[in-house]
Amino acid sequence: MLFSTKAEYGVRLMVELGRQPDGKPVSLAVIAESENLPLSYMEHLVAKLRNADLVDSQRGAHGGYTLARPAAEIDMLEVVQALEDTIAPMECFHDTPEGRVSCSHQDDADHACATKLLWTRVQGGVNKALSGTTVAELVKFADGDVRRASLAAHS
Amino acid sequence: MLFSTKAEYGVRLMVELGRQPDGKPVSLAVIAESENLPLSYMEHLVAKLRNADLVDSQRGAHGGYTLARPAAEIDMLEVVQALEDTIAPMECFHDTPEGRVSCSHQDDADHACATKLLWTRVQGGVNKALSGTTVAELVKFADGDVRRASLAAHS
DNA sequence: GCTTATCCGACTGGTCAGGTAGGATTTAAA
DNA sequence: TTTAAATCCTACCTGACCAGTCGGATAAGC
Repeated sequence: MLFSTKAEYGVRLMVELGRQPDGKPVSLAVIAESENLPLSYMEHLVAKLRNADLVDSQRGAHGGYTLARPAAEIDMLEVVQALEDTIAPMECFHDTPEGRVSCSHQDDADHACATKLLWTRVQGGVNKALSGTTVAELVKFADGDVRRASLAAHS
Repeated sequence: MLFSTKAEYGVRLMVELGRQPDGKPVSLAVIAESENLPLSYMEHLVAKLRNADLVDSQRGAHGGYTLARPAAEIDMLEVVQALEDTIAPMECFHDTPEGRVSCSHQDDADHACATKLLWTRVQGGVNKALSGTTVAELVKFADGDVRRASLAAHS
């Protein structure tokens, strides 16, 4: 399994928030019921999203959560990264300050870390897919507008 | 972490076998030492590769393992799939007999499984990266021929 | 002050990754 | 024919982490 249900639940949460037309906050309880997910568990996940500045929270009665930015400006790379703590394809991969990935494996005397090329490509593919998908797009998809069209046209 | 070290170790194993010019079998002990990996653990991994018909084995003294096919005809999708039991991005994804992926999540009355589009794209990216890389290519990379060029040209 | 909600930390049960151990079996070579 | 080198096989262990629960503290609206 590439990702855990943390990503699954969290993405669904973001989409639910994105479906809210006005800026009114939505309570976790409402989302948990409509998506049929455990409320107590969602609290942990939404905390991660809040720490990553992806959602805003309003406490107290009639409180809840809202997207911190317009749905079209939040891509799934941010979301998934906030939920799963790391999405590097392999342990020896770490993000550098400049945003590039690299393999910390030493060059074994006579030849290089053979898997570096492979994991670089995989990570590239994943990042492209994640960063190329926004909350807004998933909302439209969920509402049925683009449904079959988008699926068929997935490159 | 997208993949576990099973994939990492297994891929390195395949590359080591691919580096062998003639058809002579290589013992696990040799590979384990040259890659500095635990022998007993590798035995489990190579068993999976053998079950998937990716390597052949020869028992007894001077035995060992060989690639079951030419290195250029083994792609990483097969290898990783054999090692990790499933590489679906999410639990609700399963391979159909026709090779397509689908999400077993029910359409929740008013709207579809919102994450389906996302995971489909992610899986597409991963599959493309894996199936587009062969053992032969990694061998060449490891030996330093294409090194910096291939990394820079990763699409 | 009651209700509604977010927040926070601790705890749990299960699964799996990562690795070890011991032995059985096969084969080539001495 | 013994011996050594190798694959093969099964069982076991340990720690981490996922998924989820629980109890309570805090904050805001009515």
